[in-house]
Amino acid sequence: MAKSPKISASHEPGGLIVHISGLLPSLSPAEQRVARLVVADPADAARRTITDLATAAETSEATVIRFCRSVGMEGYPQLRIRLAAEAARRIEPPDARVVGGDIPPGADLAQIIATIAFNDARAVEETAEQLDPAVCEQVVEAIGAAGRIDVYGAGASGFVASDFQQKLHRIGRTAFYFPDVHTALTSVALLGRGDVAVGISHTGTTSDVIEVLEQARARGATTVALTNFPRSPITEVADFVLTTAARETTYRSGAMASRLAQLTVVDCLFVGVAARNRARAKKALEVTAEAVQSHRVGAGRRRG
Amino acid sequence: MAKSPKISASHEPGGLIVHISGLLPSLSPAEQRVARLVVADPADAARRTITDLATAAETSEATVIRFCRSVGMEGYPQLRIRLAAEAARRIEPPDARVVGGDIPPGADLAQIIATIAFNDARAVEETAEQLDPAVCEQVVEAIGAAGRIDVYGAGASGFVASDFQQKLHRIGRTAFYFPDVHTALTSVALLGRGDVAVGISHTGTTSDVIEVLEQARARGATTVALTNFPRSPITEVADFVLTTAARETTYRSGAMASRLAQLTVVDCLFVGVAARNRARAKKALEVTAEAVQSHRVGAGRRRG
DNA sequence: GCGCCTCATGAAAGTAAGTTTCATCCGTGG
DNA sequence: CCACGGATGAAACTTACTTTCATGAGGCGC
Repeated sequence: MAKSPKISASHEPGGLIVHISGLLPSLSPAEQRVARLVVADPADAARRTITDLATAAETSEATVIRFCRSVGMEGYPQLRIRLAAEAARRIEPPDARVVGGDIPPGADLAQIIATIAFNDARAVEETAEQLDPAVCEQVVEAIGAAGRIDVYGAGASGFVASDFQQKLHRIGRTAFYFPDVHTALTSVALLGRGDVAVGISHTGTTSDVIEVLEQARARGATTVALTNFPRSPITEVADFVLTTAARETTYRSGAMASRLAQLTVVDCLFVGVAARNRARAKKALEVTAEAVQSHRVGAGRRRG
Repeated sequence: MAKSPKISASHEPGGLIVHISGLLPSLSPAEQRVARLVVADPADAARRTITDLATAAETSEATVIRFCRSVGMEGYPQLRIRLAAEAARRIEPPDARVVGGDIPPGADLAQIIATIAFNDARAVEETAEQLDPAVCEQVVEAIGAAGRIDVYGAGASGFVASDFQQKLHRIGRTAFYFPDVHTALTSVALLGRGDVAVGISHTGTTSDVIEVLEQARARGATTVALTNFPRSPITEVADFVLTTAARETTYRSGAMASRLAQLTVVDCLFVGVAARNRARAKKALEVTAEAVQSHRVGAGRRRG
């Protein structure tokens, strides 16, 4: 190892492939054959065994090892792994996903999946970015201290409301969800100072939800609105406004991304409240988890 | 259980890591130790020799090999290479966000939000990556052609089931959701060939849901399972298995990320079915949207 | 409670992959 | 024509990987 000065031996953080093609001319003929194979298709090379690669390059294993050393690798396994990693990094998300756009008419399932997932994930991320932690903090504080929490939402937002209610309940907070305006109004009429009413509406224009929050506020309860549009009517009857950042598209009027964004906000509030009283929340979660245990079958283990 | 195993054999084009964590509960204890090491740091695992990894997992080489086979790899070298590739493709979480981990006790709201959003978005992306379009296609086909669709889920999955039902209903498919086992069983008893039953269960072990699918299948209906664990009991009573890829953590036992992942799958199926009959679906959506219009206040011209 | 069976497991044998050594070959310059 | 040095592959060798098998634990029927 003391003799040939070929190796830079140092780190070549850029591309191993680039590195190899760079010193290709300085390699011996047999090593060059190996190098060319490797550069031509790194992923394929990574899949081959040393004997295999040697044969393909019409040379011996020994030469392949020499090649490894020449390019600064310790041995063949190391090269293989580096090649696999390189090759993987190379692949770029090729298909132009319709960002925030509609699903093209001729789309196949794979495209649909990619598009939806992209938009969904995006909505979640962007929602988190624009969420104001200070406002969240206050909402968490209010909920954590509330005597009672009423959650309300209609349509798709109803599921989210219901989910939120269930979550709060599981950590021992007294929370209610009402699927229709009338019962909601009845309940809200009994709220007072120190209680919290949460209204969820993607558009922020659902009159039922607004009405409920309005009533709650009139009774002195703290009102929280969760909507995608910071200047929508619902914000006018809310003490605290939390916004989502979903860009719904026409076809997606089923409110797909917005729902996920709403759920993310709900999750944050939930964890916030739970974190506020860790011990108690944990206990409550354990107890409730235990309660459904008898409805589970078998341990997970299955053979394949 | 008369039918053949319908596991998507070796379909893990998305994350191998994700695939492994999905299979985790179906592995033997010793294999699980190996799996955890691998999932925790794939790049590191790729660097280790089999003996090394076995030692680290406090087990024998034989078990590591068994683990390789369990997750669908031919042998250890293959696993190593795949892991290296995975690790390379993976983008590092910006700051020290606890990936898939618990929320640290002292966390402030901003941290909580970042962590949750990161994990939620991740679950959505990874779910999409590992979804098998071919299976989705078949499910979409079945639902699109079904005389009737029954959707069932308990607990948190119940919301998702309900959401799915509502979506299908909005595009003119005859779909039902039942919040309790008894009514569900009653309904399912009336299903027949050409109908579809969808069961949603994160763990795949919820006995109620399994029972419902079992009945549906006995009646000749096509059964679809949506779960996070590809070898859980529910998969044995399903003709088609769709999996999510959420890594729930202790504190997140409220099934937060898994819910979003499930919704993403639901969205995909929904759009798939809608795309199958674009005109009709669009019409149906318009009509239903119009129906709630009178419950909206103010101008709807705001857009994010 | 008892024996049977199945399954998980690691020790050890066996095989394949990777690495080193060394003799040969070939071209070059004396 | 010989001495030399680098390139190269055959074969010996080492290490890594894989298979086989005996053991023991845990579950299940009797």
